[in-house]
Amino acid sequence: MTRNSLAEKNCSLARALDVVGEWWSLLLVREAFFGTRRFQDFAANLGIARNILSNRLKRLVTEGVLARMEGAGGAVEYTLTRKGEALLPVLVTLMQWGDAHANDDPPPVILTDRATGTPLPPVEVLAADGRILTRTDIRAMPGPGADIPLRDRLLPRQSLG
Amino acid sequence: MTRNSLAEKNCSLARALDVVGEWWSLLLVREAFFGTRRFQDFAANLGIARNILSNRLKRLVTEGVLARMEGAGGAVEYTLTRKGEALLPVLVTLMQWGDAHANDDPPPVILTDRATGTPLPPVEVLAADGRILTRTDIRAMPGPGADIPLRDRLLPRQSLG
DNA sequence: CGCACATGGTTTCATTATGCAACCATCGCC
DNA sequence: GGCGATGGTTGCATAATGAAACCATGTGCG
Repeated sequence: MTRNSLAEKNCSLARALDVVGEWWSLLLVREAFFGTRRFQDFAANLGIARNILSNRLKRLVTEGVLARMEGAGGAVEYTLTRKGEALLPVLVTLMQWGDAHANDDPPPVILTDRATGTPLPPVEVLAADGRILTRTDIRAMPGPGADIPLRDRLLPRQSLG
Repeated sequence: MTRNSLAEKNCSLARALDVVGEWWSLLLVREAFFGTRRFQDFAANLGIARNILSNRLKRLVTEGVLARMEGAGGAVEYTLTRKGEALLPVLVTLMQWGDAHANDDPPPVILTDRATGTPLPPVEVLAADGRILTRTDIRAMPGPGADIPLRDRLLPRQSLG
C-alpha cells in the first residue's frame, strides 16, 4: 500500500503531517513538552507499544523534532529541538479544540500562564493589526512554490469561504 | 491490533487526534476550508483512494466536523460545521510550521488577510495581556477531569520547561 | 568475578488499515 | 432504454500496528 507519502504533495500541511501526523507522533511531542525524556517514561505514560515507540523516536530524531543525547550514565534522553519547540502553537490549538469540541468531560489538563496563574485564552488567528480572523477573512493565494494544478485551483475562488 | 483508540485516554490532545488525527482527515478538512464540497473533488484534489475517502467522510460526519447535505439534484455536498470551522487555528499553525520547518521549497500556499492583502503573521500562543508565551512560560496543571496517574505526573513539575 | 536488575531496544506473529482496481446503484438526460 | 456523471462498495495484495518474548549493554553490589 505504501501509505501514500504525503511529503511529495505540493502542500505545507501535507509536509507537516508527514513529519508529525503519524500515530503517536504528536503525543510524543506533547510528552516531551511535559518533560518526559526517557524511553521507558514515554512508553509508560502513553501506553504505546515499544517497537512503535522506537520507530517514532527514530523518525522524530531524523526529522529534527527531537534530539537524542546519551547522558553520562548511559542514560538516553530525548529532548525537543528548536524545531520541536516550534510545535507549541499546534499542540495548544489542538488541545483547546479537543477540550471545546471533542471531550464532554471536564478538561484533564489546564494550561496556565506561569506569570499570572490564569488559564491560557484560546489561540486565535490574528491579522497584523490584531483583528481576530475567521474563515471568510482569509484568502488562500498560490505561493511561489505552487504547481500549476494548485494555482489553477486557488485562483478562481480565493476566499476560504 | 485495534489501533489503540486514543479516545479513551485522559487527554484532550488524544481525543482531538482520535477525531482528526487519522491519515487524510486534516487534509480533508483543509480541502473543505478551501471550498471543496464534492466527493469527486476531494478524491481528485488529494489523490486519496475512494474507499478511504468514503470512510473518512463518514467518520468526520458522525463526529460532527463535516455535514453531509443532499442537494436538490441529488448532488451530495460536504461542508464544514461550526465544530469543523473551529479547526482553523489548528490548520493555520500546522501550515505555518510546515512552511517554516518541514519544507525547503518556497511555500505553495500563502494565507493572506483579505482586508489588507498581506500575509498572515505567525499564530502565537498569547497570555491574557498579550505577551507571547513560549514553552517555559506555560504551566500544565491537572484539570478537574484529570485521573490520579495524570495528576501525580503533572503536580511534581508544573512547568512545560 | 558473579549475578541480579534497569534501560533501551529488536524480533516475531496475529490483526488491522491502506491503496488499487473493478464493480454496483442511483439520478438526470436524450 | 441507453449513456454518462456521481457517489459509493467489494476484493485483494501490501504495509503498519500491538503484544509479548527476546536480546544487549551498563551498573550496583557482595
